Amino acid sequence: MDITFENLKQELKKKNIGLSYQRLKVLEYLIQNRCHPTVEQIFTELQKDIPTLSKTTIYNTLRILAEADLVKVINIEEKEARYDIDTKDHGHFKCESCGAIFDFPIDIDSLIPEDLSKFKINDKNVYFKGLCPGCLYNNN
Amino acid sequence: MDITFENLKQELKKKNIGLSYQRLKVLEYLIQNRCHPTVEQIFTELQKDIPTLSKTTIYNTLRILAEADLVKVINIEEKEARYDIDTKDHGHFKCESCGAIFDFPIDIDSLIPEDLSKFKINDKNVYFKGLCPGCLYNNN
DNA sequence: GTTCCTGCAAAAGCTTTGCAGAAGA
DNA sequence: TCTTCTGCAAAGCTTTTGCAGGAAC
Repeated sequence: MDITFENLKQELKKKNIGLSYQRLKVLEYLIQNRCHPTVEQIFTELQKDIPTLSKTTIYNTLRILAEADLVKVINIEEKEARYDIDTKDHGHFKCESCGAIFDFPIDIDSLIPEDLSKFKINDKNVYFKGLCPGCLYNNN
Repeated sequence: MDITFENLKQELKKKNIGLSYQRLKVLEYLIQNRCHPTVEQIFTELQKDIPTLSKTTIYNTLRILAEADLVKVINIEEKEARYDIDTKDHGHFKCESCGAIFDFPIDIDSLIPEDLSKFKINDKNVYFKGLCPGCLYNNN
């Protein structure tokens, strides 16, 4: 299913998650900003629209969305979590110079070894780090 | 090269890292406990031998070892980091029931897509989560 | 004697929790 | 009205930093 505002709203309704103004704004932000934002980034941006907004609400909302599998938590950094509205399998590459995070396609399932045949896999993450083409070119 | 105490000591010397008693103890612990321990676990255990030991020293040592590529930091959990003396490519599976972390072989390089041909990859991580056979069997 | 290392205390930073008030059905 | 949601303040935790004393060579 496509990642559209309407589809995700349907998903929330189906899972009995209230569609508060704040929650819909977080969802909207994640759909429009596919840059794997941090809580800080989401908060700072949405606060412009909702002056009374609290960071706790962002945390609450993201936890609920993650529990409902509508959002994926990306722990590619040590300090703070990032969030991705795209929950389909794909890899993440973090540039250690500019800090940007890139998506890349990867067929994870084809890699799963025989060793894991008796394990129940619920979550798959592939994180790479290094230098992106732009930073390599600029010798950063 | 095999992961032996002597080999790693040679590596430290080669990289001009002092071989203090505390650092060697941390190294020794990591070699003998391939369970991807946390700072807390390492600290608690080594404190029995070194009553004056400080957690800061553990953090310092692990940072130095990681910077020297003698240890790999595993960020499979949100809260606290884990450390692995095995720096060769392999995947990690965390059981969400019992908390154990399992190693599994994986040929990461064969998966790298064309999209990343212009990226310089310094670090590769594959983290899975789910239920291990033991927990599945016991219906935990 | 000079350099490096340790370890205490405090600070920093992200995230969670408790709780009272507001919003919504 | 009753439930759910928000948001402030405080707490919790891991990790980092500053700094003084100690060890090593």
